[in-house]
Amino acid sequence: MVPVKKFRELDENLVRQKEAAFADFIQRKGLKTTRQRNTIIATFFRLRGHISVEELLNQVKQVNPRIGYATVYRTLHLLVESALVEERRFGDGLARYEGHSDVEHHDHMICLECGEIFEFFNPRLEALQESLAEENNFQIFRHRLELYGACKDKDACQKRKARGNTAAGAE
Amino acid sequence: MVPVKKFRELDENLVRQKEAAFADFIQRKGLKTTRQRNTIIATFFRLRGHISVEELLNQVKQVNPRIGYATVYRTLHLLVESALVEERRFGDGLARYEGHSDVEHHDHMICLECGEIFEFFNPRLEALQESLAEENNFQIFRHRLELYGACKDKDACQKRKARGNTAAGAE
DNA sequence: CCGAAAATGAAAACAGTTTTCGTAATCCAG
DNA sequence: CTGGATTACGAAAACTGTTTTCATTTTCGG
Ligand SMILES: [Mn+2]
Ligand SMILES: [Mn+2]
Ligand SMILES: [Zn+2]
Ligand SMILES: [Zn+2]
Repeated sequence: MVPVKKFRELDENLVRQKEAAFADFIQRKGLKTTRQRNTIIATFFRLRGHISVEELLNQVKQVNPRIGYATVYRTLHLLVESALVEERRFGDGLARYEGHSDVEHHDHMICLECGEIFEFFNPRLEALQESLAEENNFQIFRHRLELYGACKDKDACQKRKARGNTAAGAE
Repeated sequence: MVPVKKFRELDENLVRQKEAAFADFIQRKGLKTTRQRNTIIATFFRLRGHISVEELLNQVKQVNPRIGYATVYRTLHLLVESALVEERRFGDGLARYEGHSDVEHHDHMICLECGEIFEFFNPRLEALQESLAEENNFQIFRHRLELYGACKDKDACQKRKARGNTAAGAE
């Protein structure tokens, strides 16, 4: 029987890999290595999920309170440019960032009741999109698919949904 | 042979239908009928495509130059609330609005080169989404699917794409 | 070390949108 | 028809998330 990898360990390896990749990117671009940037990316890569700028800054400030919004924004732009991180917008007005997990590309289901975000990937769906694009003589570079709704298994989400939703006035 | 319906005529009927529906909505909500709102919705429903607030205001001003942003924004909110209009965000920072055309629901392909927007609808795609949601025990209220890429048939879009796209620096 | 180049952080600027507030229009009860 | 409470208007101010500016500090190859 293959031993189960310890989760934390695996994660740390991945994180270090990403930190190295970013260092590489910085060097290739002729930019400079700074303490602030290191703090920011180290913090970011150790967070899970879809992180807003404010969330990240709060975490970062616990390491170095002098770091401000500007540097966080600037570093996130670099991370996106380096293709280590993707920007997401789920319609609440905030940009969110995720270092793409094990799955390279994935789409999202967003629970409007509890805010939870499920990730999924389906090859048939991807293929179908391609074939539809083909029909329209269109070449896809990237796409975004988001399903908004409610967790079926969580009581809270079902109850809240049952109340507030008549027909018209739903966000 | 069935006579071909004159396009303009058909459209006008639809527009009047929508104007009436909005009037209804206003009344049901106990709001007041105003000249400005009438101008705005009359203008909006006669425009095609995915209209930004600024575009709409410009058109509106040609009828009544005293109308300002505030009223346009407010009226668009009412239109959305009435479910006669949908808000779209294609990632350029602007809200866009469309009075849904003949097709109730549809998704979008957006050419990053020329900005053109193609609409499409595919039942298999919709069904597949449903079944994926089902698997995750998720109930879809609405979804958004956007394919970003380039027109294949337009020379301009292909050329521009060929130049600017190495790997990293693409929006 | 030097010094050019790049980065930082606080604050100002920005863009799109929303809110405020004084005035004007609507519309129903009388 | 009004009167008058209610709703809407428009200009300007406020707001939110993000970007830019600018004076100062840090980095790093020579
Ligand atoms: Mn994700
Ligand atoms: Mn559309
Ligand atoms: Zn939920
Ligand atoms: Zn195009």
